[in-house]
Parts: sequence; structure tokens; C-alpha cells
Amino acid sequence: MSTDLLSIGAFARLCRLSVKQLRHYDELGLLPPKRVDAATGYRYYGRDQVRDAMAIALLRGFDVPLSSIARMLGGDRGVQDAVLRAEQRRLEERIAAQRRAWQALERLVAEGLLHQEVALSREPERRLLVCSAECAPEEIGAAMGRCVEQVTAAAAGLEWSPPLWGRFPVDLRERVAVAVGVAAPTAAPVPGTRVEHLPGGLAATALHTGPYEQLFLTYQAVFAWVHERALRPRGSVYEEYLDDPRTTDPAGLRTRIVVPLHEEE
Amino acid sequence: MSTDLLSIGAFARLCRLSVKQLRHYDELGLLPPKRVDAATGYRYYGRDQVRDAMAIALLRGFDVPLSSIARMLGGDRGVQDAVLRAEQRRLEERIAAQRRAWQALERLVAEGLLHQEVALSREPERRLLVCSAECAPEEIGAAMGRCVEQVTAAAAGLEWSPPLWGRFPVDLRERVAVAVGVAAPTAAPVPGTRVEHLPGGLAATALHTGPYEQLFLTYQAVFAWVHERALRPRGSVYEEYLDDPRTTDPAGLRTRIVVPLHEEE
DNA sequence: CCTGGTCCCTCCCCCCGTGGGAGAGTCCAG
DNA sequence: CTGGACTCTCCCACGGGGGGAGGGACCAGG
Repeated sequence: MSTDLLSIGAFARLCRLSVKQLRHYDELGLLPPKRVDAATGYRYYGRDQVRDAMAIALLRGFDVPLSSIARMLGGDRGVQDAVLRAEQRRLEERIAAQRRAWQALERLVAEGLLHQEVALSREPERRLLVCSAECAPEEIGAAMGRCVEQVTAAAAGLEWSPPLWGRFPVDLRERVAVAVGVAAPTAAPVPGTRVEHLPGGLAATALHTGPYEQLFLTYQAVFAWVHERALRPRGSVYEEYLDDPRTTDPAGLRTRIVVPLHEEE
Repeated sequence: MSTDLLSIGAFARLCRLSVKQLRHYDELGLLPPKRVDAATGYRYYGRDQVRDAMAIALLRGFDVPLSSIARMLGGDRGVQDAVLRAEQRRLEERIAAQRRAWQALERLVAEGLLHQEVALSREPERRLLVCSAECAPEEIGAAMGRCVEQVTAAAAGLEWSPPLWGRFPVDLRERVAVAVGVAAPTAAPVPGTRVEHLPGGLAATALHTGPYEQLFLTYQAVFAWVHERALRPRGSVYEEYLDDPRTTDPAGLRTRIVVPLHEEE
């Protein structure tokens, strides 16, 4: 039984792994040979190691990292399932990210790299009814939705101009805000909302047509345009939502991007 | 104009790249600074390099390799589109592979790692009407389909037993074949098909239930079982398709896997 | 003019998993 | 006993960076 040992080459052929891989897994302690000749360093594997080796080959085929494989080989069925589930979730996220990347590439093919039209404009002062929230970068959609609800509820009794506004800090990861313009000075806003005075002034603006998910592409173009001209962004960036996402096809959603600038020439 | 140069740090902040990245891109010749101070080695970038730098940042965000980005920056619009399209196709393939991996992981969670039941059996001799084809590994499905058509057409006038067979070389990448069993010795097979005698004998068999795409999982389990017992596969492996993929849900498709073995104990 | 803080330089090592190759030693069948 | 196939260790490479050491450069304030 224990005399029936395989050399690394024979074992590699059986398990469809390369000799290099087996040596690497030995180094990591992932699959140490059953016996190592002390004099020559030759590695000898047992038949009962075939199953583990083939499991490694299988999982590596799905790009499961060796560290996860190590946890699985060392654990019982419960651990294995947990690790597999975790790998599945990682895979889901990667797939989602790659689908977004695919869509973005599609748009880049359609309109070229950072070629959107950008204009210099002078924005008027605005009085806004604001609801803001702090959120992680991937929850922006949900946080925005909640703010929209609050702000439209608060504005229901007031006189307000239709386009909805969103404000974002330039470096992200701070506070996002949703606002509507209000005509008259308002005395008692609903709790959670407040009235803010948005100063006007010089700004770079661009019109993004397409899903909100791809807004960042137009932002990138606007910032390229701004920095090329040695203009300096000032404070937070904001967006004007010209269409209603509930009634407009995402591909046709128009959003006006506004990047406020310092006045100096 | 040319006096308005930015230090690497300032340029990095503008373009949302790290200083390390910019130095790396310089080394690769991807984005050499407009001026490098000969005495100090300090890198200075021009405003007109912001666009390229931001394009790099954007594309790296989609995991486009730097070599592809280099081709795009050096090329005109046509080249850019071609490279973008190529990246899209690479992305599609990766997504498809990852979805297959996800499905496979799902199956592994359901039934454990390489835990299928395997049995030792003695297969009878068989006389088969065979159609074979050479094909790349990813076209196996299509090649099999064509063979199935040919073989069923050829067998239409004959007396044949229902289960369809598929044969594959162990190391793949050779010839695949589709066959049906025929009862009587047949004289004149349709061109492109021939009658073969499949020797019987010892074999390891397992029943795979699920889509053909995941057959390799059960194969892996069978080979693990075989090699653990120091049995030696002999010649090509074959499969018996017990259900009709046109009328059965893929999740329920039963396939009997047969791995012929050398007789010795 | 000096000084200190912040910038920037190069160089090296690290990640992950694997392939390639050099140079030397080992195994086994003829 | 010999030759070819096998195996060993050690180093380098990939891609796309991050981290940090050690040392020079820049610039504003005193």
C-alpha cells in the first residue's frame, strides 16, 4: 500500500497538473507529498492524494485562489460549502463589474474616448430645498432614491421648479444630496431637509445622454476638458436630471452635469 | 504655454492616478512626461497630457491591459474602435467562462467535491454505427450535433437500439465520435459513417445528471476514483445519452459515463 | 540666507500563480 | 555501465501595481 508511491511526473500526468504546480503546492503546504526522500529531495505521492490534487485542478480551473482551496482541503463539508459560496459571490460581483465595463466600452466605441462636448457657462444663483445623506460609494443609487422621496415629499406643498438636482463631492465618499429649486424663501422645511443657497458663477457643463450608471464617463470628459484649460473646480459637482427615470428609457435619459469653477482666468 | 508644467504629484491628483502609476507608464513609454529635468530626474507633465492620462485611468478601470491602451493612444479613431471591440470580445468570453464557473460551483455546493458514486462494471461488446469528426475543444457541441444528424440519418433504415453514444479520446483534442448500436452486421453504411466493433471489458462507470456542460465534473470524479485504486484507463472514454436533450430539461439530463480499464488487478 | 516640511528621485521587495530555463544530481532499462 | 529520461534547486519573467528605504530638490517663512 504505502509502497505504491508515484513520482512527481507520473502523479502530475494522472491529475492533469504540471510538475511546477505540484512543487508550488508543496511549498505552500497545500499538498505535501506523502514522502520526500531525504537524500535526493525526490517527491513521492500516494494514490490517496489524487482526489485532493484533482480537486485543486478543478477549482483552479474556476480561478479559485489557492488560499481558498487550502481552506477547503483542510475543512469539513460545512467549511467547504461556505468557501464555495463565498467564491460564488466574488464571481457574481466580478461578472457584474465586467458587464458594466462592457456597456461602458460599448459607449466608448459609439462616441470615442472622452470626446463629449463641454461648454463654459455662467450658472445663476439658486435657492434649493436639500436632503443629504452619507453613503458608501456602491449605495449611491439607493441613498439618492431615499433623498428624492424625502425632498419631493417636503416640496409637495411648495412652489418648486421641476428639474431635480443631485450634488456630489468631487472626491466622492462624502455626502450626497438631492435638491429641488424653491421659488420663495421657505420657513419650515420638513425635518431631514433644509433650504440652502447655491451660489452661481462660472462652471463647465455637459449633457450626458444615457443611463446614470455611465455618468462617470461624461464626468471624466468634463474634467479632462477643465484641466486641459487650467481651470480649477470649486467645491461640489452637481447634476440636473432633465428626464424622469421612471418614464424614460435609460438609454435616452438626459442629465446636465455642472462643474463649478473658480472665477480667475 | 509650455511654461505651465505640472509636477508628477499635481498631475497625479488631476488625473486620479497614483504617482507610482505615472512613473510606470513613463517607463513603458506609454505616457512620457513632456519634460524631464536632466539634472534631478524630476518629471513635468503638460496640460495637454491630461486627456491621455484620464483615458488610461478610465480604461484601466475596465481592466484593459496597458498594451492595448498603448495601441489605442498611438492610433487613430479606427484603431481605437478596433481595440475597444477586441477588448469587448475578450470581456464577453471571460463573462461566459465565469458564468460556467458559477454554475459549476453551484453544483459542487449541491453535491460536494468529487463525491459522485462510481461503480466497476463489465461492459458487453458492442457493434456501433459511427460518425466521427475532428474539432477544436470549444466546438465539441456543434461537431457532436452534426455527427448525431449523420448517424441517425444513416441508421434510419436499420434496426438500432435507442441510446446514443459519444466517444472521446482521454486527452481530448483528437477525434470525437457519435454512434448508435446496430443489431445486425450492416453492409453498406452511408458515406461518412462506418461500422465499428467496440470491445467490452472492465470499466468504471458513473451516472451524471445535469447539463452536458458539466459532464467534466463527473469525469473528474470518475478519474479520481480510478486513479485512487491504481486502475489504468484504456483507450477512449465514452458516454451513453439516456435522455433526449430536445425534450428533457438540462438539469435532469442523465448521461452514463464509461471509462474502459485494463483488465489486470 | 537658512531651515523645515513636503515633494521627488531611484532601487528593491512584495503580491498571485505559473512558465521557462540553467546546472547538477538520480533513476532505471538495455 | 551507460545513456536518456527524470528530478532537484535556484533564478527570472509576466502584469500592474503597493510599500518603504535612503537620499536629493523645491519652496515658503523667518
